[in-house]
Amino acid sequence: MTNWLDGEQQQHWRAWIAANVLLTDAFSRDLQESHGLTLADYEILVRLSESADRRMRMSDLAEVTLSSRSRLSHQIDRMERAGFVERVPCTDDKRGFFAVLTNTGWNKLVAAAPIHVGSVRERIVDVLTPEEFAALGRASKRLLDHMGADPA
Amino acid sequence: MTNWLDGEQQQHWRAWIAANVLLTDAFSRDLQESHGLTLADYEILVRLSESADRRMRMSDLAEVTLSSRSRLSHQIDRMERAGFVERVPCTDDKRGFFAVLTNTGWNKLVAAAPIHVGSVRERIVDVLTPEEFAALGRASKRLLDHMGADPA
DNA sequence: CGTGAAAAGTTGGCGTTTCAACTAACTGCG
DNA sequence: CGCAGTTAGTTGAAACGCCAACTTTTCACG
Repeated sequence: MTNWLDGEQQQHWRAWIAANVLLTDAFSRDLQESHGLTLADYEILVRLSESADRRMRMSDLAEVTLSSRSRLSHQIDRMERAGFVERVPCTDDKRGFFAVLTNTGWNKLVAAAPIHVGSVRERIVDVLTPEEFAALGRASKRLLDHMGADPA
Repeated sequence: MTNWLDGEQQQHWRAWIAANVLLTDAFSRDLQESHGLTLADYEILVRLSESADRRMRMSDLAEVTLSSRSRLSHQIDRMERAGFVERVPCTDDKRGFFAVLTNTGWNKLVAAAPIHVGSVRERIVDVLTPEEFAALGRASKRLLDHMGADPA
């Protein structure tokens, strides 16, 4: 006997899904229209820019961006073609590669970041009260913990 | 001068994103492994099953599933091939089509729903306190309202 | 040492999504 | 009526993601 969601739970649930989809689409569109970047591109630029020497091992990068190795590999192909990153062999581990942010990539990020932060504020942070926003974050955190996800 | 997010806001923000991605992946995987359905397939089955005569106009279905018309058209192609839905021309408006749930589709939904509800409970509803879950729902609702999204 | 298992990363095929272009039918209005 | 503009829906190509198979290198351990 299945324990269905009641009406109210269902509303919350559907609101959560819809918000996820529509907000993600909106951020994606904002970045695409202003700088021709996908959200995935942007995420990579951010992570590399925050790393020592602006570089990260492919596996680590895949992990923090919640991407499969394969997906990341294709993604880096594209970004390398676009001139935003370079692949540099790792001398310690001959299997490995670093993805390294180029100056072009850095400049792209510097240009795109204000737009992105602007849309995050406009669509989420400034829409909710600080309390509501914090509640959203904490609830998300708890769901992650329950799944055994690392706090990256 | 960009108004960046502070450290705590950033944590909330990243938790939100990570939870979206990981939870969506998890629901998707659960459905895929148990019944070979994608989340998109499931969503369509649900919406049609809730509609009068188990049918909906393509446009309306696209709207409630937050999908583009093109995407839905391809999606229904696949589901029609799988035998879950049929396209039926609309006599009132000769441009239009109904997507109609078949018995096969209905049975598939009946089989899959308990699994899906189970994973939603297990990963979200039962993980949070009722208060936390409600807060998540309400915050999502407010974000939707602010974007001018209909409460479907 | 050497060998079998595991890790890093890539590749190719295939399914899905996006985007722009397209057809066909409806609507409003002079 | 007749035609301009909109709406319903589809299509095909290109971009993206997923999966399983593969190569190369490293690690564990007898």
